[in-house]
Amino acid sequence: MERRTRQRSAIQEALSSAERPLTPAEVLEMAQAKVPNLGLATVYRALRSMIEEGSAHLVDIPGTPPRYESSHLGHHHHFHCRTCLQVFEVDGCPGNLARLAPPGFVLDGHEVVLYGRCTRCAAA
Amino acid sequence: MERRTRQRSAIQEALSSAERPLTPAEVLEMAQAKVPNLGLATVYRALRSMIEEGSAHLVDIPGTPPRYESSHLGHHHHFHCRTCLQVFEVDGCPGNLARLAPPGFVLDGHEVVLYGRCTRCAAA
DNA sequence: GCGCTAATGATAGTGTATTCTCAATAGCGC
DNA sequence: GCGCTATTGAGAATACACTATCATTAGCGC
Repeated sequence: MERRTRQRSAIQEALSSAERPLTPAEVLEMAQAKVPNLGLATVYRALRSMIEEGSAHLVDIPGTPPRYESSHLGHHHHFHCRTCLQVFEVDGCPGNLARLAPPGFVLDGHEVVLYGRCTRCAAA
Repeated sequence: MERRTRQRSAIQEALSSAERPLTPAEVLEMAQAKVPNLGLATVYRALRSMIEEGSAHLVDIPGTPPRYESSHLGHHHHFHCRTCLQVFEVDGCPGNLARLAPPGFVLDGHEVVLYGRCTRCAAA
């Protein structure tokens, strides 16, 4: 059966305490505050099982490294800053996307990515 | 200066005659109808210069291989069939996305990807 | 047609993300 | 505490997309 380990707890906590999607390297760095010699492979293993059980999911924006985020946040989208290259959460959803699907196509999900500059970079 | 070659013409024609984004391997296969021993490196070289000059662009949907499409189609989005894994064009655009961006963020572009099943797979 | 040189084809190489390997470690039921 | 075995850590290995290399081919201006 599956065991509860310090490593896995540290990884889950890192993800769920972050307010944005994290790269595996960022997860590793944050979780190492709790478990100093945590390995990257363990991060990947934990992320994989979290995705399988639905408690995390992948956020992959072209041109950026893959990031992972906790599923405890509801349905939302992302904003990619072209200047600092970070990814931010965006609450809300355009809605009514079914009308865009071609006739006969069955829609069961969607992703929206906004591009531009975040507050900090827009001000600079 | 840049020369007009049979290879490049075949690649450009393959892309612009397709009604959906193509992977480099698909471009290779289609263009080989015209230039039998075309190489993959040439496809990548042609795609790169087409992107630089703005006549093609990348369509990268997470979980699928990168695809390329001709820019002669206007602004539009994509539909990814979860069954046959192909990518289709979607005319139209949700619009009014600026209201989703957090305050202070400057929006200058967006991508929308719809997921579901295409007509053929929905019927099967 | 000639010559210059950009473009090509085949394949090796690169970069990045992720998984595998395997000996050592450590949950958890008893 | 004991033992079983899932999990871990470190680095090697893999997968994939793409680029570099280099000898050969072939546009294009004259």
